[in-house]
Amino acid sequence: MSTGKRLAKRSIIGTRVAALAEDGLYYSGMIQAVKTPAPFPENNNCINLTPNTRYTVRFDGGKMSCEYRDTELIGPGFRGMTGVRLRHGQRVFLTHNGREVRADVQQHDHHTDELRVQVHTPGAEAPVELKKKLDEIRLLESRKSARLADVDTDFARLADMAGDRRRASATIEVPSHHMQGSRKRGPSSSCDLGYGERDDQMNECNAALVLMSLSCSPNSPRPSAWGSRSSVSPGASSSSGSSWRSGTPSPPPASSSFSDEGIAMDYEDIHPRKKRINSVVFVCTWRGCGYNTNTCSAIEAHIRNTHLGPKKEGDSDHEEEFYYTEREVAAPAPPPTLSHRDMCRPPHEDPEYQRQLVGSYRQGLLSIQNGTARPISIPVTHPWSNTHSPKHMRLSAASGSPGSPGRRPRSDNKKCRKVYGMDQRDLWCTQCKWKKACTRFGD
DNA sequence: CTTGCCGGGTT
DNA sequence: AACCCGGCAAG
Repeated sequence: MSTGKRLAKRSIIGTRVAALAEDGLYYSGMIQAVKTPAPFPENNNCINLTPNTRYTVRFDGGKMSCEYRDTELIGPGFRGMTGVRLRHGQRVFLTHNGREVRADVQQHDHHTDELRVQVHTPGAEAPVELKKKLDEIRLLESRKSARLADVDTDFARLADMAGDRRRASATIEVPSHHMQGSRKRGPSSSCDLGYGERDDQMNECNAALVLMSLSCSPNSPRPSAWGSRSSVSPGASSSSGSSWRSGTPSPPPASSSFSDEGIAMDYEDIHPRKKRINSVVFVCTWRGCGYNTNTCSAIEAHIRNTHLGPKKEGDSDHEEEFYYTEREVAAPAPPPTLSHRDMCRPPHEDPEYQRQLVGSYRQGLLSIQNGTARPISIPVTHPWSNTHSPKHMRLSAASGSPGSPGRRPRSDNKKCRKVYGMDQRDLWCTQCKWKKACTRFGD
């Protein structure tokens, strides 16, 4: 199908990322939904790359999810570690003795980007303290092996902050410490994903979404709203800038492109109205109640008081969030050119470039948002930004007709090599390792 | 020069 | 298969 493209694109949904949580630590999670409030979800190489796109990240080990901007997410396709400031206690992963170990940050010297970390070496009792450079450090597990089935204290904290007492299983350290020679990684089946647990999580994730959308449905007046994009509807419980935009009419089903599976997320992007945000109104979606207000706290208070009743002790589940939606009262925006939808990729690619572009703009937005939003304030202050990169159509010409022999055109996408660098070669997708066409960032 | 990756080799 | 790598071609 898609011309000469070998492998299906992957949706960004499901991508593993790390994001800063309230406690100042990064936690790993998975992108659950993408919302692009700004006009042009994609195709807009850079200028439009809507710094407003929000990614609903569901943190591992809990039902907690928050929204972030791409610039706040760390992971493949998003920003890298550069410039990240890690706090004491941050759970990180690094390659030690040829295998991935987890560690806790003791101290991070922002100038030299050196960190003192305490490594939990499987097999060893006492944690070892190491000095590592920031770029040797990952916030995500590169693979989820049983032995790394980590989730302990840190996640407990996470859970706490979500008001969710759920605690993931205790650590199961593997006693033995076998380094299997050069083969670092399991079967390549998972390499594609890069993260083995993806499927599981996706399922879980979808299930959660279904539940969420169910609980969101009080908003009956617009039955069709959810319709078209069925499956993964917007990431429910979000937070601050939360709420999904499904309230507005959904776009014509599957407009334009639907080339392959990677596209799913693109539609997430489409959902949002093509407007430029001017101001936001929070609308109560409780059946029959049309109450609206322009502050998040007000709407929540309303919901809490009017519909939910007094909060129970220990109930900090932000339940209110399920019952309101945020609507943008927008000023008209220039019509986007939604061509090439099928070629679009997840919005991220050239952090450097984006950084400059969005930098200041973003800051403004951030502050605006912080003003109104409550739940998860994101104390991120990186001068970052990334997202789209100039993306060109690669459709035709290049190497001739589809199916023609000849080399595939070079794609401008990042490749594992670029993203992870030589020193993290074990994070590359199998194909990259073999000097084959990249399957992870491939087009 | 670097980089992506094809084609073909080896294990 | 899984893996490795020479070497071509694009940039």
